[in-house]
Amino acid sequence: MRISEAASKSGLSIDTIRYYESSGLLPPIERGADRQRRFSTVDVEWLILLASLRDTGMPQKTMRHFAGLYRQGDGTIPERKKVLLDHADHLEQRRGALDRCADILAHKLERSDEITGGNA
Amino acid sequence: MRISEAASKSGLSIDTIRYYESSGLLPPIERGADRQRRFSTVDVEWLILLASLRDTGMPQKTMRHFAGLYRQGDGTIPERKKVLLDHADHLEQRRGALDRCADILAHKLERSDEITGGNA
DNA sequence: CTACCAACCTGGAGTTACTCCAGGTCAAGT
DNA sequence: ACTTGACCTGGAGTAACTCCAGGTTGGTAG
Repeated sequence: MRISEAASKSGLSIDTIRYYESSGLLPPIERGADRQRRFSTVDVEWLILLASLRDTGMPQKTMRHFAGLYRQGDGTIPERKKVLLDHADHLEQRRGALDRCADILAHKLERSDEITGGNA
Repeated sequence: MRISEAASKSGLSIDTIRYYESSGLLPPIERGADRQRRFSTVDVEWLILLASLRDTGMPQKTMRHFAGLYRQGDGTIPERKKVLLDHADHLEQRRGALDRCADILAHKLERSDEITGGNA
């Protein structure tokens, strides 16, 4: 498929996908006779993973490391696993931040209702 | 209190606090006779709120809007409330992204255990 | 056949939100 | 008097996009 479809399936923008390719986050993407990119379903799965990691705060540096491990084959599975486990920990911390923020917002909203009487 | 204490209480870095002041996210911070900043507990509460909004993905543009409303007094409470409610919605979406990512990671980890036999 | 259009391409500039650094001030301790 | 530590300003550097100008290609409409 072409880049626009890969973008809508992964949730990454077209620009971001091209940028990710140029910065080594993607394997070399095939090109057609027209020199345009053709993404396989495997490529798109990788994009979806990257999108998910990005959306939950993984820095590109870490993603680049992870992509590098991937390219080196199954021998790197233990280290890849470690990266993913670390990120899973990170997800917990993010969840904590969301909870704390929700708490603060609830207090603020309650207080603003006291002042305006709840209408408006 | 001084900036280092305000930083450790709010979770923002010293540089970020100075940057936030210069970009209009903070009210003018008092200075001592030595021209150094002195933060009140109210200032620090504001910093904590900003830190929480930032950590959950609110763009500075929105924070600047919100800070502006704050400066204009109680008449802006309805609009401020709207900003906070919108952000509460946003928190839900972030939570969804965390859940989806946790799912993907769980699958990946399971698969890597199949390959390595779970050891390593 | 040619004109046009949409979707693609590259290289590079611009934006957001910090982050770091050089060079300087000030109060307090030795 | 001198050093130390926390602070100051202005400005450069970085991460991760995002946008834009200018050019190519494949398909369709006249």
